[in-house]
This record gives sequence, C-alpha cells and structure tokens, in this order.
Amino acid sequence: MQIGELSRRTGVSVRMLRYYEEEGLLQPSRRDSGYRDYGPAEEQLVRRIRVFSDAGLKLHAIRTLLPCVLNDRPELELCNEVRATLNREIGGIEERIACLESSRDILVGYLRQDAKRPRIGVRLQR
Amino acid sequence: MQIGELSRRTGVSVRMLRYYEEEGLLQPSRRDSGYRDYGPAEEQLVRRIRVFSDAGLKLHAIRTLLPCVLNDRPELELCNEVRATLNREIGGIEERIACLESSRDILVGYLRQDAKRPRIGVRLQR
DNA sequence: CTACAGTCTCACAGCGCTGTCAGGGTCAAG
DNA sequence: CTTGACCCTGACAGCGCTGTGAGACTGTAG
Repeated sequence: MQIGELSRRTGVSVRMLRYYEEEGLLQPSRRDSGYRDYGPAEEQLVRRIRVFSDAGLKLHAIRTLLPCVLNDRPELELCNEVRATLNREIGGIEERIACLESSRDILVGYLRQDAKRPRIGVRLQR
Repeated sequence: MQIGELSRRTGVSVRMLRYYEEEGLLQPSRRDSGYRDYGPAEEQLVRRIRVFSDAGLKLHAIRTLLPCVLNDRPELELCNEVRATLNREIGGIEERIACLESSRDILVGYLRQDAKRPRIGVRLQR
C-alpha cells in the first residue's frame, strides 16, 4: 500500500509517516519508482506507535520499545529494557501530574485570596 | 537597581527579564546610559510573574492578569477578568492532568500485559 | 497523449521559551 | 587612562514535532 492509503487508514499524516521513518521507527520497502510500499505489518506497527505517541511518549522513547515488539533481539533482555522504559516514562508522567497539581493548587489559592480581598496579593507600591 | 542585581535577587535570568519586557510585562525606566533601572515595585512584580510562570501559565496569560495587580483599571471588572482567566487556566491544567492520567493508565496497561505475556500485544506478522 | 492525482526530497516556519554569541557602549576602581 | 565587570541590541539555535511549499517525477484513467 502507498503512503497515502496508510495515512488514511491510520489517521497519521503523510508527513508524520515519513518522519517516523526518518527517526528509524519504520523501514518500508521501496518500489522501482522510489514510492514507499507498506504492508499489513507496517500498518500494525504504525497503529502501535500511535498508541504510545498518544500516551505522550516521545518518538525517541518509542524507538527503544520497538525492538522488543519486532522481536529482533533476545526476548527477556529486551522485555526488561521495555519494562524499564515504561516504568521510567510512567514515573515521568506522574512527576508531571504532580507538578500540574501543585500549579493548579497555586492558582486556586490565588482565586480564594481574590475572593476575600479586592486585589491579588499585597498591593504594589506604585 | 540594574538588571543583573534584579536577576540575582529574583532568580530570573537577565535574558528572561528582558524577554518579560519584550512581552509587555515590565516597563523599567532607563538611565541616560540606556541601562534599565528597576525599583522595588518591579522586583515585587517579577516575583509575582515568577509564581504564575512556575504555575505553568504562559506569559501571554500572565499579561492579562497584570492590569489588575497593577490596579490601573477599575477593580471589579478586572478582578472578574482575572477570575475568569484563572478559572480558564485551572480548567486547562485539569484537562492536561486528566490527559496524563489516561496516558499513564495506558502505559501501566502495557506493563501488566507484558507481565502476562512474553511480548507486548499481538505479535506482528513478519 | 494528456490530465490529474499521488509521490518523491529538501527545507523553512512556528509553537514558547531560554541560552548564547557578537559587536559595541558604560561605569567604577586602580 | 586602562582594565574588567556590567550593560545594550540584535539575532541565531534548540527543544519535538507538524504543517506547508517548491520543484520534479510516477502512475493511471480518459
């Protein structure tokens, strides 16, 4: 299948499909014309990349996950690597969540303060 | 006070202090030499900007908050504006939190799946 | 053969900061 | 006067994508 159809099927833009390739996540075969040719395996792979990508992983991180998915290195070692990567990513996400929660609390705090006083915080000397 | 000292006092880099000005958050006076001159009011303001900034607000949003802080427009109207801005920002943050939480759940799901099976998900046909 | 749709590569733009560098003034102390 | 620290403006780079455009080729239907 050509890149346009794969794009339509997966909802990933043509631009991004080429970008995935540039980043080493995809290696579609080429026709004589130079056109990229994707098979069902690639389509599956793209869908999987999308899941991780939607989950907020950067392509760089996803790439470290793919060897296990593609199974072109010994299983156990890689699955350990993958578990480590996932754990690291989950940790990062939770860190960001905690950060956002404290940000929200700060803003909520301002809002409460504002409800009590006419102005935010201490008045500036101007 | 010169920009360097303000930077040291507030922990905001010189570059960012100039950037705040570029974005209309600060309007320090100038000496004959062209050097920026900051007073205690500006120092306070910078600290306040930092609080919002650390809370994840974009400078653009912070700028809409400042007129109330500086009190150069009628209070009530502005405080309403500020309350609206804060509420909007809080909403945005909570949206991002929800998004990250679902991302995390997806990754945790993969991790669980991985614990049961030797490989992530369905095997690719290669 | 002629359109026209599809593809190719290369490359620039933009998001919102943030650092850094260049080339050039200013100001205090020695 | 000279040195060194400090300041000025302007501009480029980088983060991780993502869109868009140019200029050129390919493939298919009429």
